Amino acid sequence: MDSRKKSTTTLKDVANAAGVSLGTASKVMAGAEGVSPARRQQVWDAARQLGYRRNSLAAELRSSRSTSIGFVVPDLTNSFFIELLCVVEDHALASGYRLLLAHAQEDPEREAERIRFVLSRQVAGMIIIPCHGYAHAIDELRECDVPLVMADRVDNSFPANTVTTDSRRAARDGTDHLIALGHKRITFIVNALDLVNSRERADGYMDAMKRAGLERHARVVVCGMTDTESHAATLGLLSERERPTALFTGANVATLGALRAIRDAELRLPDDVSLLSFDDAPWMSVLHPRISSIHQPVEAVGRAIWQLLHKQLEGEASEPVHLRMKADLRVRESTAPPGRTTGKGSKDTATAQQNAGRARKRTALAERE
Amino acid sequence: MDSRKKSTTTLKDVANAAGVSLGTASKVMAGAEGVSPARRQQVWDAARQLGYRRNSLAAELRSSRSTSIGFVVPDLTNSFFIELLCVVEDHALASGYRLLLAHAQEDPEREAERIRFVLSRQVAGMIIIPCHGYAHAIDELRECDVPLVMADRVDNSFPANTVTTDSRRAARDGTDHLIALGHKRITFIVNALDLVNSRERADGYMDAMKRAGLERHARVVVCGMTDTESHAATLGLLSERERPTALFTGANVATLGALRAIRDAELRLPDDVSLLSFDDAPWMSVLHPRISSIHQPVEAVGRAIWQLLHKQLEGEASEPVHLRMKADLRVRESTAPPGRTTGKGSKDTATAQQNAGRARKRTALAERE
DNA sequence: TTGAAAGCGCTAACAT
DNA sequence: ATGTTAGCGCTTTCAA
Repeated sequence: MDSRKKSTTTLKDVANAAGVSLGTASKVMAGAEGVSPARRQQVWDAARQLGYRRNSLAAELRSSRSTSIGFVVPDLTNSFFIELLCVVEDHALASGYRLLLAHAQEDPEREAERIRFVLSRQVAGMIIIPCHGYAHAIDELRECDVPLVMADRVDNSFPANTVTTDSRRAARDGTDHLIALGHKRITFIVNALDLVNSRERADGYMDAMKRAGLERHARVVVCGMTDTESHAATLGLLSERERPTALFTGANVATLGALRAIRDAELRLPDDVSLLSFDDAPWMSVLHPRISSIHQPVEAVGRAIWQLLHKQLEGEASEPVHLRMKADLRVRESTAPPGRTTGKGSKDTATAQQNAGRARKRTALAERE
Repeated sequence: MDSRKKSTTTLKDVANAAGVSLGTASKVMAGAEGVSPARRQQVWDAARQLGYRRNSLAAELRSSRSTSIGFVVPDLTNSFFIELLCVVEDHALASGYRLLLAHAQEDPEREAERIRFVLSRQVAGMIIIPCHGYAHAIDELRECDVPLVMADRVDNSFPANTVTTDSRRAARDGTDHLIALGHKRITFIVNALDLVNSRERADGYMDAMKRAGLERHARVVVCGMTDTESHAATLGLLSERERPTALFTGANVATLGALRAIRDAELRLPDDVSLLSFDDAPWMSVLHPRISSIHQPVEAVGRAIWQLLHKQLEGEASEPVHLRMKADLRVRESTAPPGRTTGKGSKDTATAQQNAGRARKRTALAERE
């Protein structure tokens, strides 16, 4: 027998104090019909006085109804996901739901674990932005029938509702912009090609290069999920004899690493090299030069995600819907016609090559420690 | 009576399928002692086969033990909080706890609601970074006795464990740096003075100004919590006849707004005006000029928060502890000696004034729409 | 309108 | 080592 004085006031305590039955007290707290104003007041008073706080775990267990929505996000460092999270949360709160956030940290194992966790908390629905190697994620969801919306890193082949940006088209537009400026050696730096949207971005880039007859200059460099990796990859690129005249980074995080590498190589943007970023961020338009980027329609994506999920929560089952939003190119100052100094063998190139090489060595050394 | 075919497999189903009792099955799932290997296997097999997923709500309800920690954060847009969140989460996961994130969006009402929500989910402990007007927050916590750690926007007068950065000292150091460069008209731009740490930052700034005999030049401008507000405030500052030669922004978000304003005024950093940012961010060291900033020790703060909380979770009650970490000044390129062009009445000043004035009007117009 | 009673899925103390 | 049983705090029939 438990002899500890229990510290939490339960609904039963409130009912006792108010002199009503447990059931009545429950109705009052739930704001349900069929309780006289007098009793209603008694219960409220008692609750306030005892400092009652409902145990929503118990409530949800008993009613098997949940108002939590799991939101599985791969990387909180990426401002696009943060913004999306905020947008979705606003919609969710407005409809009476709360988000249960799960951070996968770009790790598939962790993602699978997070999904299991969220599911074990009996969420009413799930929103998942899968990470690299999402097969795990899908497996976890096989035999579970909670309403689900997957976003961003998915495509129309998913057996679930999806909301995405038209990455292929946006990447094509971006590449066209660079080509129109006169660039030929345009390199696409992408985090991982087994990320559906990254793959699409790479495809869009290839589309444009091919169409412009620049196939032999086309080059896709896979750099990994972190800015450290992107930094290293870009440094490698910049220390080549015939370095690209333009870089097109396939994601937010890659852009940061590339930018660091360009600094390390002591190259000037856009004179020595142009940079276009897939994914925008607030800071990109605030320092020099402002970074040209492809801006995803966060608001629209967030709204669509919630609409799709909400419809399912309301019980409207239907065939999976696939929504695709249009991104827009924001030309700023980091993209310009290729400079004259980038010709093979020019002095500047040699210097940049040296700088980049030195920076690579420094980095390698630092990592070894 | 409920006639729907229930879709979730419960532990009871597993027990039945395995031919063991509910209690035994429970022990197996909890990994407890005292079950023969044979039965253990049977249960695991049955669980796997039926696709059993434990209902952790029920488990926590019954055992009145929770492994969730509430984390109430004021602003997910601020990369400092995001980084802190990641650090804390790593520690928490390593100790077997999960975070339940609650976003207050710099709104005290919402914060209070979020705290109530988190509490109603029966968390084992709480970490709170309060927002502007945190009195609400404190009230919510009055009669609740979950282990609590408050961080960042608190001081030693709080009746709870706290972890903070020594803001006053850091702000003093930063101001000294600007003074040493030769600046006199240094303006401090701060989000809100009823935020304890912001107040401390302002105090540190005043300390340094006074000590240098620059009291008459000292000026603290309160701008509000958003970058939009900071943008407007800075624009105002820059359109003055005798504008400051150096700006010291009191927080991450304020820096972004100030930077935008500096751009709008077509001022060059650091030639026309110096800028020092309290709070660092990854992007600050990647474009031109690199922003000098005060870097808070996120790792240390996060670790300390978890240590304090974990100690309480383990039942070691003690008097509130107040931990204070040291931040470091990172001098980069946005701070330099005041330029010659900033003299009263010079052509450049007049131009900047015009630009800033125009930008203000544009902004005001845009807001009216 | 109100109260009594039967659980939600699980754990833990107690028997066996 | 295993099964039985009494709840955790709440919601929700069902009778009164």
